[in-house]
Amino acid sequence: MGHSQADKANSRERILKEAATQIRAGGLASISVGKLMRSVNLTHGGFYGHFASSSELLSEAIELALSEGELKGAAADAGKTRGYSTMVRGYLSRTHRDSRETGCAIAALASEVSRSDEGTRSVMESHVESFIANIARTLNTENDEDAMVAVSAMIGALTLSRVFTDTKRSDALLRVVRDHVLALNLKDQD
Amino acid sequence: MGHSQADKANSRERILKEAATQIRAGGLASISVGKLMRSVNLTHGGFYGHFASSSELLSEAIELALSEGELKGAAADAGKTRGYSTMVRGYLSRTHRDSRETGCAIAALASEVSRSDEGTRSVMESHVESFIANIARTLNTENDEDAMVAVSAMIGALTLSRVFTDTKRSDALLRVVRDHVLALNLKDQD
DNA sequence: TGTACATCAGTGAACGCGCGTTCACTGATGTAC
DNA sequence: TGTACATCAGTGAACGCGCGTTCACTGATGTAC
Repeated sequence: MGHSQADKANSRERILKEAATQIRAGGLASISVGKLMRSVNLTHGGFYGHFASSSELLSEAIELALSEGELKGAAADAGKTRGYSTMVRGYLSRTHRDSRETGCAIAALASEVSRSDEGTRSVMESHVESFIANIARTLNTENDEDAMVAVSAMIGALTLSRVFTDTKRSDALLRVVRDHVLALNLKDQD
Repeated sequence: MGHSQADKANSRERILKEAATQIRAGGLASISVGKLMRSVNLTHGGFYGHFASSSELLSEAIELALSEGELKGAAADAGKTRGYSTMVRGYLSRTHRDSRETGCAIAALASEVSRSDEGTRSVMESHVESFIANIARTLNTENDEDAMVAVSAMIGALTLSRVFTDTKRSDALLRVVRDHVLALNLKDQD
């Protein structure tokens, strides 16, 4: 809430990070300029010093939400690629299911983005391709077909697991799909 | 637009069907009472003669959207169950991808419903279970594990295929996942 | 069968509300001298 | 180093708009006689 240039950059970043969190938790339609600014302890008028419009923010927030997920999913530290099993187990975990606000933005936003303009879809598309490529790399296969299957099944299972009200059944879905997806690896290399 | 009792029942049905179509095409947030009534050639005031509130309509429309999809996916005629291959090929087809407004409501609405109240989630949950059970039946397996995998992969792949702007890549995703899901059947019976 | 009347499906003006956006402002920042 | 001033981050009142919802109404329906 200060008035220096550094404060401004900091404010912009806080707004953007909060927006990314909120859309992961509540979807694109859950964002409102007033609520968003209040949640970072600013007033709505100041918003337009940082972004030209609500939809410009939304674009940037979608990109940030997707990038954050990618960082988490891909190379962890020192450029070392995480193993297939670790990624799949993390993705199809109860923890991931229960923490939308920090979870995979592809799963959270895919259906809404699929109805958006081509620009927005294209942004998500490239992140989906990265996800597939990352999985393909850990699978050490020549083509990315198994990775496409793994990614589809993981996103579908995570989304469905969040619909279930029966926790045991939700857990079971995650477990069953996890085991199937893990088994894709054994086909090619053990 | 008539004034008889039959006209009223007919109006209610038209409103509901149109709402189901609109939420499949544009999501839950795309419904507005005014637009909806206009699209069935009525005025907004008449809406409350049919539904107590917008959210009551939404509940009913979600249920209808899910039921219509189920009818299409399950027993086709004379109680005869459609084959596994037919169902999977239909689900993961370019036609299905390109016709949201008549397509699977689970894929269209899962992420939005996963953020809704328990009642709404429970409604979708039972349709997801039916979908899994139907697939399990056509698979002729003892447990429904392969069906859970098949359903997760199909929903994930359909959703992702609708995000892609690159049509060839989108087609490829559908094809690759379709072949994998079809192969689940060969494991148990050929 | 014909008339008189109650019912009620549908109309459209009006409401309060939250939304995105604008703008005159205030007061801290940071620079010119 | 100290002062005077321009800049500009953030404030909050105000705007028009579409939303869900209400309500007095109109006129076709369908029933009672």
